[in-house]
Amino acid sequence: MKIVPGQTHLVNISSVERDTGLSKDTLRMWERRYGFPNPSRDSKCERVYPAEQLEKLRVIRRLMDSGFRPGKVVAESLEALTARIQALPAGAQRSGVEHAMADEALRLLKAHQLAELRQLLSHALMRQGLQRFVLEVVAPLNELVGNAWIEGRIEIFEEHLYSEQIQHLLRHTIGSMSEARQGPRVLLTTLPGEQHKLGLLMAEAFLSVEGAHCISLGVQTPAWDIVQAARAHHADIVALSCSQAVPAHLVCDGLADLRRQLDVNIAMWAGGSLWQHARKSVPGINTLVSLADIPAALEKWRMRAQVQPRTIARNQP
Amino acid sequence: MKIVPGQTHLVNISSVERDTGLSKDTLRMWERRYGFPNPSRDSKCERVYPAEQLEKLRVIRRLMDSGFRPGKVVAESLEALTARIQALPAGAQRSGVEHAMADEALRLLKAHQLAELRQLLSHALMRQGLQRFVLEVVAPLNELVGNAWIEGRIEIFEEHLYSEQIQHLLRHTIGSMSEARQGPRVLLTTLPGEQHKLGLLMAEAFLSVEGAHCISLGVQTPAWDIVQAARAHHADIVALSCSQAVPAHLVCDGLADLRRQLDVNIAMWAGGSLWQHARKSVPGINTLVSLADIPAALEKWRMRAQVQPRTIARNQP
DNA sequence: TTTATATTTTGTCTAGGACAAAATGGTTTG
DNA sequence: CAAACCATTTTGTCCTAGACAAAATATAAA
Repeated sequence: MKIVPGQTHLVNISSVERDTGLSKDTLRMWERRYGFPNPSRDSKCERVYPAEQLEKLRVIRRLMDSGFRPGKVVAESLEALTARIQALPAGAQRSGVEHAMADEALRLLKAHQLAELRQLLSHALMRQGLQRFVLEVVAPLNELVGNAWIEGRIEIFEEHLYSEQIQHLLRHTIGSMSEARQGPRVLLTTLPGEQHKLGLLMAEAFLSVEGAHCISLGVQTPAWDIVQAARAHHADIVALSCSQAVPAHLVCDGLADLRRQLDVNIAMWAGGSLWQHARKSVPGINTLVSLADIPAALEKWRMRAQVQPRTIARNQP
Repeated sequence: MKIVPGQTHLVNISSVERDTGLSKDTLRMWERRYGFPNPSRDSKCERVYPAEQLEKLRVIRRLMDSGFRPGKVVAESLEALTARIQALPAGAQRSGVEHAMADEALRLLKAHQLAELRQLLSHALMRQGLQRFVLEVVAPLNELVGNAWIEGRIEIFEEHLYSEQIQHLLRHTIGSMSEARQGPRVLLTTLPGEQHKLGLLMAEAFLSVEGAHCISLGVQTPAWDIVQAARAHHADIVALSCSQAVPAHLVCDGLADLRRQLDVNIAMWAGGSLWQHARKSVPGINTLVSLADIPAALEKWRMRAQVQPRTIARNQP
């Protein structure tokens, strides 16, 4: 790894894989099919990529995340690509006072004023209470930040930072609440592949306020382990958070699988942004389109639990 | 993802790569050279690995982390391997009261008594203070849990749960501290591929107590984004946490890469369990073998900062 | 005991082929 | 007009088998 001064820095295929998230196989395939990237070779005849190509790959990556397919964009010039980025449709626009707050938060994030951002959020939390805060500030802000990243208006590291701030705040708040003892026991997690932590945390906040006893496994728990965990902790409800990052049909398959393996008297709830768009529903699974649906769903569960106490169901062979 | 009842669960090569940290190339090579792993093929003639082989690969991985070479151990029977594991110089045989505490915590985790576990940890935290708690309870407990998982004594979901509890506790505690204003600005994150959050969080706890101003990006930040973040937030130190999940040479490459791109007057620190085993060091990077080294490193940094204030260095062309 | 050199071990890279899953486009039906 | 179906194209991942350098180990010399 020597640097030749005055010459653009060259990196090997592993580094490119690490920095772009495109697999070695994919990189080689693009080269074969589209003629880009177009690395030179070192003494061992191995690919070495100049920094410009790595940069262009990053731009392509971003366009693909907003729906473009490789065949369209991989062969294009860098100018054409940046033009495309700028022509991306500006995100969804919603009115309301709280939306203004979310805008302000985004501004602070971009200005790198973390302390101020934290204070703004913390203040809003105090004023509105946890549930309204999550619903009216965090949820719209998530969307805003996600869109801003796709459009290239903020950097990945800024999204990371945002996520960290919210996590700190929500975790701190949830941790301050006394633990529920009487509510239903809710096991919270996501399926493998689903990395969005915030959805999970928002749900946990909502449920905790409503008096549910939450057991969070964090993200990406294999189905079999969810089953074991539900059994070990006598869960009444298994709640899964699903963003749009994973293809809908995969999620539906995974959910159906899980439903099949879980005890029939354990309810399954699925929430998250996926269900706002997908119209599909999986039999035996309660899909919650919004966090605001949680209180009603809990109420319904409690009604049913009174009529049909779980001890009866437990005695089934 | 269909599970045929009565038949051991089969996974493809990608899953094995993800779960063991061994690259696809390496897996194929071992099969060619040592006859293990020995996957069967599906209808597409692609490798499918039974759960037992995955389990054995994990044990092998553990042995390699303690210095064994593949040629020695890959072809051995599972019994021979577990014998070797048990013959290992019993890792953290640190004596003392706190080790007993970690044992008790593991017992509670396995007994699914979360509330009690939380209380035990919380109590220890109060008694010992954050730094000693992290050093004497959390760190050994991490190792204990990691080993227990490799040896199959606890389930994945239990490890998830453990991680969640610790995160809640540490985040809550860090959040309660007033923010440092005068200390060095430390940017905390991990390289792509490194998913271990706990190491990062432990470091943040330690640094915060020492009066550093921590900016955490969470895990898996691409090198280029670390550079941007360091610039945007005027970081004095970039601190990376490295577990043994990612091959050491990859980590070293990534670190060297990052060092080259970062401003010379930004210090780089690398900590985590990786450095307890690897003897390698990367030029220009301060490797911290233990969390306990942090205070001294900070002191050293402060000394140097006094002699050579950063404004001077900043003015260099 | 240390230092230099030979030898083994080991992981990563390469090429080009194959193929199924996903996305798209066009057609028919409610 | 929208939904459901089928055909076609696009795209990523997996395959084999060979090559080779970097790392680790063994051997020889100082």
